[in-house]
Amino acid sequence: MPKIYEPRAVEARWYRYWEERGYFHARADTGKRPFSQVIPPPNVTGVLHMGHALNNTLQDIIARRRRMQGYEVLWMPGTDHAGIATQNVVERAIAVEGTDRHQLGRQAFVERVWGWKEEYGGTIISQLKRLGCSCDWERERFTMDDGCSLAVRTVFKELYDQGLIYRGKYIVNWCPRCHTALSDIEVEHKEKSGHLWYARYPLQDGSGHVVVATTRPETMLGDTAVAVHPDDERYAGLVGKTVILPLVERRIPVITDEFVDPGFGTGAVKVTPAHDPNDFEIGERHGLERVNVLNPDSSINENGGRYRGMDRYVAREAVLADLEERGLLERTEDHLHAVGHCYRCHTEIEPYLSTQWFVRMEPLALEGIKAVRDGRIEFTPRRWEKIYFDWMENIRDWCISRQLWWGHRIPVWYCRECDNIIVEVQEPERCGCGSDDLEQDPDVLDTWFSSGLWPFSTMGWPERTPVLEEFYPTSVLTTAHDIIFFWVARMIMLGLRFMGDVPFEKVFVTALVRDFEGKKMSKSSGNVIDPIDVIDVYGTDALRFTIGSIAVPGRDINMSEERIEGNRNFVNKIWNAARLVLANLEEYQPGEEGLTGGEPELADRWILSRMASVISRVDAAMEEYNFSVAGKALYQFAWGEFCDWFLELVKPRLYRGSPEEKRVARDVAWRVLECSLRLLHPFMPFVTEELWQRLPGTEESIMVAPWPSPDEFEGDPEAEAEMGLIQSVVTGIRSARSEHQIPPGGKLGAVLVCEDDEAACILEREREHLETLAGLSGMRFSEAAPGEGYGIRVVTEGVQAYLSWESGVDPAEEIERLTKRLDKVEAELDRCVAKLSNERFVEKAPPKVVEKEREKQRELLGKRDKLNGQIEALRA
RNA sequence: GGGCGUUUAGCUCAGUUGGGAGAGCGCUACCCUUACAAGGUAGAGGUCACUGGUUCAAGCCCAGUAACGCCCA
Repeated sequence: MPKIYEPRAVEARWYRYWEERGYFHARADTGKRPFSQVIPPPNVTGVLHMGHALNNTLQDIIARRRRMQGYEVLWMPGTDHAGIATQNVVERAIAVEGTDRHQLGRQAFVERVWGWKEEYGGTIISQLKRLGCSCDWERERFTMDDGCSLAVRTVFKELYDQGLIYRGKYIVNWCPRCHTALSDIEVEHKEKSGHLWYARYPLQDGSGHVVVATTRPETMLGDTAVAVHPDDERYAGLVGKTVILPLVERRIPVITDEFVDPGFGTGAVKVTPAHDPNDFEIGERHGLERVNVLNPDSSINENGGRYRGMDRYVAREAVLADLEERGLLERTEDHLHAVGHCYRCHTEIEPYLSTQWFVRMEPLALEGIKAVRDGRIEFTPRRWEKIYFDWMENIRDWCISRQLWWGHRIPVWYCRECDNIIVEVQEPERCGCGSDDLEQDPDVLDTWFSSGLWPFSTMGWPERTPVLEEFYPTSVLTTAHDIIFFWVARMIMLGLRFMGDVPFEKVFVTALVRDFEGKKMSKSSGNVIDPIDVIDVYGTDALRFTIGSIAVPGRDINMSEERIEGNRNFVNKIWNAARLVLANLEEYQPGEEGLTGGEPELADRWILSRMASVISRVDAAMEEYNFSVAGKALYQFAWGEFCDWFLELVKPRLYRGSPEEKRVARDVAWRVLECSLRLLHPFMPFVTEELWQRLPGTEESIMVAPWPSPDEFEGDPEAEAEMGLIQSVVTGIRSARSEHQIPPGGKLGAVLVCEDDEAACILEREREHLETLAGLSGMRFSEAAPGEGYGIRVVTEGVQAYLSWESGVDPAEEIERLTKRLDKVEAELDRCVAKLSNERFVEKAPPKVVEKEREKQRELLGKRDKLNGQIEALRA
């Protein structure tokens, strides 16, 4: 076995082994308790980033533990077709060839995308495999595969038939770069400093003008009214008059509407029903004309007169210049406002009037709210439920049509003969009127429409498959909080509607991963840590353990490479601990149960007791998704207890013990290592499998070994207390040695003065260990302090140690050292005394707490007296 | 404008119904002791953001303030 763990070869080998043996595959007919989760499907164009690494590591930790617990685990994997993102990627690719999608035509372009998907779409899947994810790859799905597509069309038709899908001409969010409508949540609002321009609109009767303020002056080309608040007395005389829209020379009315905020600008606003959602509604109420002045690419169209063909920002400048020239621009103010941007390409979106398909959300949302209120779905941490409720209670209809080519084509056909609308799951041959001149709606559906069906579409719906019967609802959904609205909420609503049951019982909301300074990782800031790079350098297990141990519920994660390095060292520590044990297990076969003979030593009883404790703590923490606590407990146990104390204590017996002693030592070492590997396996699957396979007496794979139960070991409070005594004496002596700068190799003579026989008894029994661990040349017990030569004094609870050092010790130095200790003890004692002399404390605090405080006082007093006595003795 | 989160050691962060301030990294000193120098042993380092309140007792509960971050409008 090499001295240093080499992850590279090990990882690939065991992953292949697991996959070949079918451990990842879930069957619907095993009769075992089912446990299921669906992967949040990554974009098929994507490459693995830290967010994926976090999310999928946690899911894998969950899945592996459940599998070991005996559940039949289905982890459903797959990818998302990611409409806009994927279309953009392929558009860029063909741009390099000097062509574009319009030249190619729709069919050829879509074929290109499929080709692209076949060629590159597997990247993220292979990266998930390097991460160790135990997904059921035999069931891998894609949101555009035949099954998912059928589910999409079926859902569309049913919602349409139920009156929950409708088509209409409304203001939507339009991305001028992607040339498509977006839903409200696909728009990101960013604060931007802009201007508020005040423009004069002359009255037709020549009696002056009205001043309106706007942040988007180019839209005035589409103004069809000026509105004021009905109670605004300043404008009472103007209402009903006509103004002449400058530059366009259109005659438009001055109207009143409750919506107008008299405090904004001048209190008079321009109304552009085709380019502002609020103006649209004002227009509805007053029957105003809607004048669209923009092309889909946001240049000015033929309704914009001489500005036609100009880009929206060019037109803005031109309009302002022209107003200025005519003396109609009264003034300009700086203005801070929130501007919407496309969440995919970050172009400023334009409110745009167009015909789109919508889902009526309210009835669906009511069910979704109920499911969480009832506790049928629970969020962890709980506070995300409030965010969910806030959104669901104020939900707006969902614009689902996209003017893209890559996606699920909307299953709607229009009859050219009779204008009939046909909504069908399968393409209809002819219209009810007998005509076969049908045209399918050119638009595709929002990507999130298909991912909203993911938990049941991947299991075979609309067919009632055995998988669906067995594994729906899924047990838990693990996701970051940024897609609660996009995805989680919609899965809940659609799952309830179409499966009649929640899609998952639990939503585990993970943190977002940020860089070491807490900034969002992004390519442009160059702070991205590529998980695959990390795996190449430090190994998958180091990355996974790091992710696991910093995954505190509800807090964003700052990822740094140092931390991963530290855990690489931890993995290596496990490797070396196992190396030590394995080197001493030649010809060893574990007994049927328990120890195969001989009496266990204190160290054995202690580590077995600690093992029981760590199992409970790790299991409890994992049960409540607190992987950080579990990770810390594992780290502390494996390194701080097993390696630092137990292995040191067991070495002499392994090396030089009698056959009897050796047998016990090997049994205990084997048992603790074996169990530790199982407990560590969900966090670090590869190194644990590698070691498991080398460990005698283990079978098949650690993946299918049982999850540790605390019942496998017995708690032993007596052993823990006795071990505590040994540890404090050893640590005390080491500390004194170090403070006197005595090298670790230098042997000290020791005389121990014990307060009670019991302690003396334990120390005598553990003599050999004490001598080894503390570096003693010899040790004897005494009733009283020894005379000359024992210049170092160590005080622990119940024991005083007097140490001799060959070249002597300066008494002044020892006095100084002891005085430092005394200061600390006295400071603590002061706090203790102050507390106990407070009557109200003694009276009101629980007796347990008071007793504890008294106990502490007794100990501190004892220590203080002994330290004082020793200092006195040295002075004398 | 509304809501949420964060503020603890030099850095990154834990701290579980209120009861002895912790870890990792970094730093210092000593050590190549036959599992591991990716290691061992010991050590230094904190006004728990600030103000006030509740309580015998507050990092933790309540009110307010400040800074930073996020979401929604």
